[in-house]
Amino acid sequence: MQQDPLKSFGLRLVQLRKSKGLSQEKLALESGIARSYLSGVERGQRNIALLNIHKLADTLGIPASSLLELPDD
Amino acid sequence: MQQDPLKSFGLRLVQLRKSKGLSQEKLALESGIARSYLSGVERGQRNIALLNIHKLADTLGIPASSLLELPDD
DNA sequence: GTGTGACTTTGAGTCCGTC
DNA sequence: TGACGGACTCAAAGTCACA
Repeated sequence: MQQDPLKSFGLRLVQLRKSKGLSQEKLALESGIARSYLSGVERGQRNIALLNIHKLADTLGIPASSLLELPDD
Repeated sequence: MQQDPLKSFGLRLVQLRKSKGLSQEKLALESGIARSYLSGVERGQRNIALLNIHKLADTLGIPASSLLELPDD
């Protein structure tokens, strides 16, 4: 049963960001996204659009599709 | 050399939709998205957000991540 | 059955800040 | 280092008529 896609995405993003040893601030800065917005995305409160998904994926050095995969629990 | 993520997503969506034998009209209706909006997405003119990506993926019966993979061209 | 332009409303995304 | 809020701006979302 698929839960909230936004929460799922946020969790996955946190996991990938930490695995690269980045802070929210650094990831936000390097991908050109507002820090407070990124915080909201990671908490599943924001409905991020495709271009920003790609920006984050690029910064993390992974394909965008892998950002949409389900987080490990 | 496919670089525009929106165009890439649109192409991929068209391919998947046709492979399921659906019209834009039917896909739009079943996923609860406006047809003219869907048309814009398929042509890479709309920056679709995560929740709508999931709606389309659900209707197509595929994981959202597979919608973000690159189209075969 | 699809492309497109014009339009309105809602929320995506920014920037300031505090805890 | 990250959660969270207020106050903004502009684009995503959605609708329509017509090609």
